[in-house]
Amino acid sequence: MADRVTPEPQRRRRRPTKQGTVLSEKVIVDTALRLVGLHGAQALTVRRLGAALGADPSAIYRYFHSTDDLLLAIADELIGRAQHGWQPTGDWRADLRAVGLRIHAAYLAHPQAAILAAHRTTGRDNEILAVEAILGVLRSAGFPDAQAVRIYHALVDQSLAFAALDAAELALPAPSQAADLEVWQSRYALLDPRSHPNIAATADLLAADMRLSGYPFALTLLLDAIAARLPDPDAERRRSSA
Amino acid sequence: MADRVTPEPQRRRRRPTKQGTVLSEKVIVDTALRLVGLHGAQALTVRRLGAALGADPSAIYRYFHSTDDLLLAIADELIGRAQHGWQPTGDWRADLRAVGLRIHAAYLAHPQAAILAAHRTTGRDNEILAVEAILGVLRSAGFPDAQAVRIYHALVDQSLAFAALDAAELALPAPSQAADLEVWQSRYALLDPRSHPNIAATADLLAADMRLSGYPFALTLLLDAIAARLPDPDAERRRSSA
DNA sequence: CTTCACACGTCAATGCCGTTGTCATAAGGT
DNA sequence: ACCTTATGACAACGGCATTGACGTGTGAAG
Repeated sequence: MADRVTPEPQRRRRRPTKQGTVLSEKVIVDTALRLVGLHGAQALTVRRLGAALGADPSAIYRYFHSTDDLLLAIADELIGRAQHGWQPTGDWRADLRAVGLRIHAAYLAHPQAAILAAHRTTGRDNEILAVEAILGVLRSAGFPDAQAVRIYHALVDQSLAFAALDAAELALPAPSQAADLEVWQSRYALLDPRSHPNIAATADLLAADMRLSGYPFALTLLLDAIAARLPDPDAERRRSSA
Repeated sequence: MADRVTPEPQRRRRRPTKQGTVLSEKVIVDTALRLVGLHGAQALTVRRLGAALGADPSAIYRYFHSTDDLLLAIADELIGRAQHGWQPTGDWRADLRAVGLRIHAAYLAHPQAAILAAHRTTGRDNEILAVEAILGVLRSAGFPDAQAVRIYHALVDQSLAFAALDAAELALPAPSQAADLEVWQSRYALLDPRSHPNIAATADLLAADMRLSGYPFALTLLLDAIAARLPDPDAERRRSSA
């Protein structure tokens, strides 16, 4: 937990493992992501990862100080994938929406990994790239620096937070997911409309909405509110007329 | 993971443990919360909890099917505390803000527990009470049911998600927290302003804002956006003029 | 007041887990 | 061809959740 820096020895002599694979940070992170995608977050253990790599578990510690360190590398990889191929268009609203949805989607593409990674601050390259890009969008939209920073936080935090929330749902094992919904529905069905009038009135809607992510809607709300705060009306007018 | 229902045997004969304590669901949940608050989320293990209770670890399984089941009980307890003593005032905007801040605060009062609990859906009493109350506020504010449900989700999800995010930060052990900030600051200081102009320009603000929660601000943005969608303009006019 | 069923605390064992120290070996510069 | 040393393998440690068998004291029934 204390070390956040991957050891960087000479990293020269790649001895293949007994079973032939050649290790590297990249191979390990990729395998970890694959493992997590296939068998769930709880399958990401040093021992299982070693087995999946065809290497002794302890070999991993030549590349990462701890499992926490490995986790940060995974988180950074996800952030990197979210940005891959993205370019700001100059329309700040569309750009921010794209960024938010990309972060959300990249994490949800690996729900199991997202749960582990969304809360973390990696301090690594991909994360810095993302910060730079988003701040760039906000500042060139005309937001003063102080506000740009606040909005940056609101946007990124919300995206990551929703990603984690949705991922936690997606990541539940299928039987348990079904059980979850069933528990809710049976609970709702049994409620006395007199003691719980509001739930009773909206029970159908609640059940239907339960499985959907509130994120795109919440993101829209956030962007609406941000637009209302754009300090320089010219920028907004310029955007919509050009 | 599959069982979400606490076993409810006769629960009649309370034999005191060897060290004199008398077990119950409540005692266990309270002790778990205390334990987590004192020594961090990673200290919540069946063995340690047993020790803190002065009982054999396996005794806990008489009250909860699994640690996951215990976790849901903890989550529901937190939701309950968030609501404790709250009454809607009739001003929907103030009410929703209060609910959001209360959820946030209740979870942050036990950051270590919040990390464990925020993602979960308990299906237990306190959670149902909260759903009923929030829907009540929205529906009597005049939102049509479909919209009330969507807004309910956006609000609660955002509150829980931010709570988890902030809790994850708060929950880091103090030395590691300092290291975290330091890594960021040194990283930022070393960045070339030519390759990262936006970060360079806002470095101070970023560093200062880094430790603050974006939640109150994000909540304000959300409420602004919700207000803009109120279908009945009279309700809004009444609120701001009264 | 005695009896007795059984709720529930305890014990012991199983099979995971992360992590570490030591050793063996092959890669690659010389 | 040699040595250095990066790096993989091995073995061991302590901690983890969970389970099944066991016994003990409680509280109700007679």
